[in-house]
Amino acid sequence: MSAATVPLITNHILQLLTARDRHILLQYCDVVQLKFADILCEPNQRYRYLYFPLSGFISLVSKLAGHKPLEMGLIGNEGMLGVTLALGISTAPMQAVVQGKGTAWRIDIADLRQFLQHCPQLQHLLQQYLFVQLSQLSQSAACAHFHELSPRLARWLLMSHDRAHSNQFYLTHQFLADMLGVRRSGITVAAGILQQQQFISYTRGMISILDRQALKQIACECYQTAVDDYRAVLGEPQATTDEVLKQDYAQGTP
Amino acid sequence: MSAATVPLITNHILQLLTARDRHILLQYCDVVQLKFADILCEPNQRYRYLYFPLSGFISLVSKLAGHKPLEMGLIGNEGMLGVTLALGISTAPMQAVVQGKGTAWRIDIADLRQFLQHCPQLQHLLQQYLFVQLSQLSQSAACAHFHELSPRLARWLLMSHDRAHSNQFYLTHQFLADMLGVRRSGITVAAGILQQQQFISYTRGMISILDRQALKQIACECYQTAVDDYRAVLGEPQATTDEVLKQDYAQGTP
DNA sequence: CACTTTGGGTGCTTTAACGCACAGACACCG
DNA sequence: CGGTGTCTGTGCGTTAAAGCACCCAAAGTG
Repeated sequence: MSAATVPLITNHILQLLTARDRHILLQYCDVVQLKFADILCEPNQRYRYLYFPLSGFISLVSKLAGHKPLEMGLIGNEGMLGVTLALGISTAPMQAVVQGKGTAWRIDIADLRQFLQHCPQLQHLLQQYLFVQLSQLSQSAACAHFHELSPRLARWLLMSHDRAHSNQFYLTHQFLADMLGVRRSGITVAAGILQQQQFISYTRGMISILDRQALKQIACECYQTAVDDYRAVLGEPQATTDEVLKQDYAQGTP
Repeated sequence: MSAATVPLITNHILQLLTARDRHILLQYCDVVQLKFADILCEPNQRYRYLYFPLSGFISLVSKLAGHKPLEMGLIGNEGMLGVTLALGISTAPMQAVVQGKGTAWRIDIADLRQFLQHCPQLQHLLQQYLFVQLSQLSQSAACAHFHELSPRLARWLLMSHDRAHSNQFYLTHQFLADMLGVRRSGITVAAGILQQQQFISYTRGMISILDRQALKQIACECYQTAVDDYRAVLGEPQATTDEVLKQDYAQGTP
């Protein structure tokens, strides 16, 4: 991604606030670096901060004793971590792991709680976004149960691609395997096929998306459904991957 | 179940209100019969009523084009249908199907919306219960993905048992198969084993629970986790199955 | 009373994914 | 520079569940 496009990446939820509210809110926020594989909260534990990702993105993960993890949702700059605060609850229902390094606005729950008192609009946005997550959770559950590995993998690369705002991102097979709840070697095979077909390429964790359209063909319909679900409630995110890439191309840095 | 125990069955959420609030709220409610296989709402559709089950219970179901349904949660007298209203949203994220016939309090969303204005306590309860559902959704997702059929079946019979408040309830193999997202004949085999072991018995849809403890042994830990999750937030439901049965036994009608 | 529907039982073959195991390759570090 | 850990590729045999197909029996219907 070219440097020129970086400033385009904002957080869509915050972007939906009035400039004034956003300005006030950001005074309580810190910019933090999200480091790959950082764990931001644990299931059934209280959390201290909410995160509004900018360039980084976060996985919501459900864990069952004696099993691999299973990804239930991805949070990028279109969303936020900590929606349960919309319910007045600051306990995490799932683990949250940084899956794409980058930056995020971070805010203390106490500060946000206070801000929410005076900003019904944000309250409303949180509720809307929680609803989206709820829908996607049930979608993901059925997807994990019924759909086969390759479509799920493709779906998942697309979702990551959207949130990475870049054609390259770091994701090892092992990590992918954990997200999809399958064996590592299963990913190697499935991803190998995608690579052979020149839809993606990777070396030691760096994945490049070569042919987004082809991935869409392979991915299960859950990808599109998730996109549509989000849009129906919260509208079009500022900079979708397609847009950023268009700009990249326009600037000669594809 | 003996007639004498029927009046014991109340709705736990309503029971947590003050007597006064409950009294006011119930004036807006109708008692309705939940009929087996009735569909109470469809995904992404607006719904008109909320339901507080008494003796009946309701399945939350996620559907994926070209696949069987997949059960994501069960709602009995410990809960309610329509939690998204806690988010100010009256659109259903999933399909809701009556799985155990019986009665429920039903209220128009407009009435409840108004009532919520004056009853922060109910607002809070809805939020708490939504949180519970959120947790259980991710739990169920992982369970469906990783756990094998028999433990899932056992878990699921237990959950139904709890909500049926009776040792017998109607559930065909086909219905169970749809809930668990597997083939009908898979259920026949798994249930056949449970029957051979005298843990359950059934004929043409009527399932009898014979040995609850044994089922608990077989069920995956998700059963207990779900019970605990609920209790941690909303406390002990009034009449658990164990209690009702104790009373049945005491009255000589096991 | 025949006739149809529904619920349940059984037996195949097929398959996606599993568990396990090992080998090559690149990358970083002292 | 060689050592060690990480990432990926590959090849087994195993298995839970799928799809399909057909059976019988009980219950409901005209």
